[in-house]
Amino acid sequence: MKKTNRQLQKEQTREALLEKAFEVFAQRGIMNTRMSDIAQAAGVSHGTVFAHFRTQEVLITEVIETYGRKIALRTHELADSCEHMEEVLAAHLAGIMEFEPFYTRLVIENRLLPLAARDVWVSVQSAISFHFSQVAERERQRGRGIDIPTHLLFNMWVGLVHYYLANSDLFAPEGHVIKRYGKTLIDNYSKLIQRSPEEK
Amino acid sequence: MKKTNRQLQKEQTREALLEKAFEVFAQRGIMNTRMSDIAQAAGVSHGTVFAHFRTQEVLITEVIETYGRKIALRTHELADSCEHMEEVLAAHLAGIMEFEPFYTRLVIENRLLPLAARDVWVSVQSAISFHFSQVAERERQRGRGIDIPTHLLFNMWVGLVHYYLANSDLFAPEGHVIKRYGKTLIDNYSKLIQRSPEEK
Amino acid sequence: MKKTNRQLQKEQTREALLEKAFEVFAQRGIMNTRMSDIAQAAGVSHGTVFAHFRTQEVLITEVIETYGRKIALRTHELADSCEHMEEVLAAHLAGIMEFEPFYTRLVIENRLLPLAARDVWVSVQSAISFHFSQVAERERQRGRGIDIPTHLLFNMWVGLVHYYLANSDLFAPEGHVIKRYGKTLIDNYSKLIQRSPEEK
Amino acid sequence: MKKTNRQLQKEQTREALLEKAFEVFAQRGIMNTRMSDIAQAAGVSHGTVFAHFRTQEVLITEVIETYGRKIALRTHELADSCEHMEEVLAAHLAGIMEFEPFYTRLVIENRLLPLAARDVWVSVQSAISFHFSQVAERERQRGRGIDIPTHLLFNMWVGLVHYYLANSDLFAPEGHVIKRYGKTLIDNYSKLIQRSPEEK
DNA sequence: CATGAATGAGATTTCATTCAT
DNA sequence: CATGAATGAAATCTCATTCAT
Repeated sequence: MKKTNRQLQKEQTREALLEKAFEVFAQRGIMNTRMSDIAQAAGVSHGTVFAHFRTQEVLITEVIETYGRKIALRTHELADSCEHMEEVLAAHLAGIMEFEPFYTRLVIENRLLPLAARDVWVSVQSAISFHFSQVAERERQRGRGIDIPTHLLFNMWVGLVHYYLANSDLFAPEGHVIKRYGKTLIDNYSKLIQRSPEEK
Repeated sequence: MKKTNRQLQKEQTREALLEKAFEVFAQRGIMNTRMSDIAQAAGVSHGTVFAHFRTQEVLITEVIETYGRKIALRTHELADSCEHMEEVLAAHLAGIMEFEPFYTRLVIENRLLPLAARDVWVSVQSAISFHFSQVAERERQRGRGIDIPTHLLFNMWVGLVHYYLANSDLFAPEGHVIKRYGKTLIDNYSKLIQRSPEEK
Repeated sequence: MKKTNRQLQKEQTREALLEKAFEVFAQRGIMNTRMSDIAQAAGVSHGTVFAHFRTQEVLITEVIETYGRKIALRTHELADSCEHMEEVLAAHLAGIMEFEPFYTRLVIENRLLPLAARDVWVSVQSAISFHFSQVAERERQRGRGIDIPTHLLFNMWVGLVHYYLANSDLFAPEGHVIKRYGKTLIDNYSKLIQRSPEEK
Repeated sequence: MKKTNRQLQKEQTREALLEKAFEVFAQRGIMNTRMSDIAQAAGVSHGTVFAHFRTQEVLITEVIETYGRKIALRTHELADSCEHMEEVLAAHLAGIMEFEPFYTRLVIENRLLPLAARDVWVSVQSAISFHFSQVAERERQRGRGIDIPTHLLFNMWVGLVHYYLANSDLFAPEGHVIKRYGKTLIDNYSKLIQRSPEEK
């Protein structure tokens, strides 16, 4: 019982660190955040961070893993019951929106992250693409689809969304890109891909 | 006269620095390149770099300005006589391909660059969008276009291209994304936007 | 009664710590061993080490004291009945051999140890020298000795042995210096000191 | 010419750093000296040390290399013309004495040094053993030697000397072990090995 | 002007020691 | 007492920038 208490406390500190790191990363950027920033944000000493995460790389990777999983999970939840493409897209954006500042950082720093972290990030993308592909396939069978490979359709969509996020400072200096452009993006992208096939 | 000679000399050193910085940036990344790397690549002393560019930020900005302008110019040249959208897209990619490693770095590090550098980068994008818009408008008038705002069409295209470049390590580890995927991207994107409008 | 139990328990933990520290010191070196290594080896918590030994220095000193005493004692046992110098030398090496890895560490780190630890180490040497001197004196009286001060003879012997131990990595990378060189050292050293005195 | 000046200045700083490091090492010990101690002793900034020696290990190795070479060289000089073993031993000790505090640190920390440094140190020992072996062989041929392998005789001698140095704090707290014991060591060691061979 | 040696403000990481539970 | 989470004082190393020559 006592043991459980201590473990709980440690677990709490760990969670607090992950959470604060998540917040600080979202705010200041991932690679620009010093270990001491996180310690400070979590109200613990410098050394404590290292007691929980052996190196900076480990911390970064775990934060991305943790919240990447959350994002993927949430997207699953939201997208699971979707019938039509519009719904999937909306679910995707809704999932992102809940973590927008952090997700945006991932988009921005993507290639500069430690390799392990990048791997995690890639797996998050895969999770998202799953639902997209499924619905795309279904629509295709219904004859509503178009003759463009699904993965390319997905890349177009993600490319579009990431483009807006990557340039969030231009598109939405106040920071809410999805809120401001989400509907537009969905509408236009849908319109583009869902027109009935060309007719002679 | 002597003065002129000296100025000439200085100008030459400056050009050499810009060029070598461009090369090293393309290779090692922009923010990961040390001032001394550039000095070494240019065969001048470490201090000389600072004689020409007061700070690292200034150097980075000027390199991006210089080569951004070149990229924009080249795109103009290539896209100027284009009649159809496919041609514009091809011109765009051709322009990028000539500077692919450096351009890719800009895509990747975009938001981490000094602000001034980012401004420059934005202006490069504008230059490119100009031709796109012009042809899009023309096609629209000819009845071949679709009822999606041109800037969105552009963002989709650029988003798609940048998505491939930003993930070049996954898509084309050998480093030639455009060569490998250029045609695919153009074909599919064109197919998507150029189908005759829906008919009742 | 309960108290006694507890004291017993405590005493046991203390012994376990000393023993495990001894083992870890022999393996990883004394000054290179972290307090937490010892805790781990002993299967107790990090803090427990400090409950038994106020500081690292105290722990090191007590380990050396404890095992130094053991080494000295064992040497006494082995050397006690020795008649001839060869026997004493053999006893000495036999004593060392039983603790070779740890003893070697003492030789190597000798001067870098906390002062108290060093004092202990010196006293171990004295214990060993006692038997050496006794036999040397006896042989001298029998006319078999030579006219070199006993303490110098001892220092030569110890110097020789320690030289091999201190360079164990060169002499016996597998780690058994005494096993490999013990006989050679004894034979040659004996030959040197035990030749009958010069004769005209 | 100007270039020569700058180079000279750099060389001077480098030499100063090596020299001060040598002094500080002799005083405080090698592994216990912080890079900043050396910077301070040399009157330069912390970063300067790293400008000249990429890592601590490199610095340590170079100091040992430099002064190791000096010690070996000096020993060569002193031992070169020696006819008899006593002279060689005296030369050896004289060579050591000129660098006693530093040499003592090498003896003490030997096994704790970075591997590269240890290699250097081993090569210094080899250099010294060369003269010893040469004279020993000569004496052997003259019939003055004894039937103990030369390398063992050398190890006995070096073991003896190092034993005194390693325990300098006990033997000569004022720090001049060789001055105090040199003659004694030579005399007794010589007496031991140079007695005419046993006679029946 | 060019040079490149020197500077010093950080950043990460380690580990003995403390102390609340 | 035992526990082990938290602490924080060091120590190494990097690199943009300065400045005497």
